[in-house]
Amino acid sequence: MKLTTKMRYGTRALVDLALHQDQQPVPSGEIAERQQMPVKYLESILVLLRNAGFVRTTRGAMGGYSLAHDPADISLAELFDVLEGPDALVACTDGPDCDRYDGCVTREVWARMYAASREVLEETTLADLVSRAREKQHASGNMYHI
Amino acid sequence: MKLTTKMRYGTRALVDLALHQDQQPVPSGEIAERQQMPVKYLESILVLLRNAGFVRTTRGAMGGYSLAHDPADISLAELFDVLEGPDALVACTDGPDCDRYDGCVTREVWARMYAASREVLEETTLADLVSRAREKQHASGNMYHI
DNA sequence: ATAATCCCCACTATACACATAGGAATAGGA
DNA sequence: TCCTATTCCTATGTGTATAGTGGGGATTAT
Repeated sequence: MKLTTKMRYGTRALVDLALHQDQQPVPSGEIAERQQMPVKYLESILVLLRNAGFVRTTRGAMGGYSLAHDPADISLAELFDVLEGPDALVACTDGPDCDRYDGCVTREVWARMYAASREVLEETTLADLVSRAREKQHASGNMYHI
Repeated sequence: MKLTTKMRYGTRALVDLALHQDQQPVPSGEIAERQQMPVKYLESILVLLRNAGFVRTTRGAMGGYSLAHDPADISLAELFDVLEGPDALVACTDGPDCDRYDGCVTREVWARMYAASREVLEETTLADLVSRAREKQHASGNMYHI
């Protein structure tokens, strides 16, 4: 039941962008270096984030990525829907995809699990992660790691 | 973030066993047929469940599988620990496996997500699923599907 | 013009889900 | 007691999705 790297990297990339919002657009190379993730793979995730409207891109020299919205307006649940997809956890929680749908008792448990997970993500905004990251930076003197 | 089939099949297999506890040991073929899952794959999961002490096996003709404990004493969380493993969701929630451990703000969210999921599973026992299954059988007249 | 940057395509590696083949143990009948 | 069908058990092979790599084209500031 691993969380995909898309979600983990995607989240950290957005936090990184939020921490450097004041500057010029941030190139993928900088994010990748700070966040210790493969550039090319990160770029493929940034495409998804752009298509979903989370980030804006500026092409060419001095270009890069920037947040499209205020971090306080972005919940991790929205991100989750894009990067993990609508049938995260199990494929059958939201529709009768399998023969056992009506009589299935395990599905109800997985649905409760999904709801509980998603509630945590709904409660957490990008801004929460950013302020938490700033606290930690102050405590440790480490500018980069998130 | 899909739940593995190990967990899904394993849970349904145990519910199936609980529903046929009164009889002789239940052969894997019967479980597989009722639960519509590949026999050989099911058997590989039953090995894990045997090693973890959830089921007892009887070899040879008239053999099969039976529950080792009362369904009321088995929470889905215990099953989860065996079939999804200790680092379900992400590998780093319980120890400093990565360089970013101390400063990582996303890890805390994944940890809360994990805790929320697991709480749902702690609250649910095999007996809960079994009684729910019996209700549904009565309602639909369907003896087998779970 | 040049360097920096996003963007697209195709390829490789790894893990999980599932299948196949056979071996070992046991119950029950001849 | 021996034979045979039944069953668990182990090991290995195959398909598919995710993770990650690499090359090169399009765009833009300087």
